[in-house]
Amino acid sequence: MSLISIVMKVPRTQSRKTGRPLSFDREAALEKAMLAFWESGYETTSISDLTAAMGVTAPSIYTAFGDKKQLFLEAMRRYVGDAADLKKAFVLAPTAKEAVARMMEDAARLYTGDATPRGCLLASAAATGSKDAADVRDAAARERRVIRTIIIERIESDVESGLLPPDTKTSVLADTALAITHGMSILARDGADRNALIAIAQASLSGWPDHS
Amino acid sequence: MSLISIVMKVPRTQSRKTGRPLSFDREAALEKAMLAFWESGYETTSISDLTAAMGVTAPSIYTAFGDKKQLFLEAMRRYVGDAADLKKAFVLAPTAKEAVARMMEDAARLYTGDATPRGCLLASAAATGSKDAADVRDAAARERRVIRTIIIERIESDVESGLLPPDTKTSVLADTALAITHGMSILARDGADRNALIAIAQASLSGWPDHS
DNA sequence: CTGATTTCATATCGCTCGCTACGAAACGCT
DNA sequence: AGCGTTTCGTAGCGAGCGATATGAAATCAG
Repeated sequence: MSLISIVMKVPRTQSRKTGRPLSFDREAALEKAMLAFWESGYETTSISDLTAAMGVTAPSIYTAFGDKKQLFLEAMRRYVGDAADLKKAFVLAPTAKEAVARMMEDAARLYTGDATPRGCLLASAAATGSKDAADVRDAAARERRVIRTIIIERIESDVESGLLPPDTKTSVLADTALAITHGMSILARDGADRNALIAIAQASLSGWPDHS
Repeated sequence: MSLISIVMKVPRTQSRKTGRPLSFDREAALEKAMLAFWESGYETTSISDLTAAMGVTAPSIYTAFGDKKQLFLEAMRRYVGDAADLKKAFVLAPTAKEAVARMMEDAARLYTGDATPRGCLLASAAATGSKDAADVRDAAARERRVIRTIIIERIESDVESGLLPPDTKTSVLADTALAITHGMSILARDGADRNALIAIAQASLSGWPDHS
């Protein structure tokens, strides 16, 4: 047993050799937790809410995931997925504009899915909160920043390759795309339908220098 | 004494004739409460946080404002101001586009003020939460909808007067402006500076049909 | 089998939450 | 002054919070 697992309480990620096995599907329970946080936010989703949603008792949550904060962070990571995948999609797209368009349309669909809460977990679940949860908000902000960096880098790439004019304001373009995407989350929560969000996404792209 | 004030507990808005007077400035305390909610959100700002911020004991808050929910609603109304004022600004502006530009730039300044929390109270303080607070979220959504209606009506007015082409997608234009404005709130919380937000606002307007 | 290990379900823990009972104090009115 | 009314500060209510102590049960190693 490693030192860190003696000093700190670290939830077990990979199955160990001995001991009674988990009686529930850890991945399925995490999925349910993610949906609960997505619906109601980090601080405003109680352990009681989570036990009900996950179908797992409180002590089982704590043995499997550590504490509420670690559970949320893991749920958030599950929500955003692998950053490398997003990076890859942006690199493989023919142009930065098309990559952003695709991202926004995916967001529009995600925010209005029938089987999931409306809006964006990353934008709403830790948008605000008490001082005790400042580190969780920072973690969410960090994830948003990763996305921003991926967008900016693809735009810069297009500028360097001549697909976009040299005087392109890369950060303005990226931040506008981010603002639209985050704004769509609130509009989705307010009842905007999928087509309305897609129309917004397309309209917001008309300000891009076009090279088609 | 009216019937409603016997049945329900209604906070006194105007000073009554008899009894011990309030020992604190109600407006100043409301302002402090607004800032606290703006900073930390509705459910995630505790009564204890509010007493500290307002400099008023809990019983005094309850006698002056009713309960936490009514205090928040009053703080939110103070934040958004009179809808008639916004309506007036939109009507008096030379064009819908200029009205929206002005609104966005005001938002950019408001979201990055030194004396106030970052971002937008209306967009973040009740963006998510538990089921118990659903009515508060609905109230915030209602305020956002009022703003949306004002924007749409001014755009429609410009279409009717010929300032905008007859095939203008009024709701798309309005929703895009709203998405940008709400998105700026999150970007402001993530540290975007005022000039960045203004640049986003201006960039988002390039998609408008121009009539200058 | 025995022993070591880990999760199980039950029953809480200490704490903070939103909120209020209570009696004293501060006003206007007569 | 005396009365009615309202707010004051103190103290604490019941409820729910996040998290855990406890011992039984379930696995594996030998």
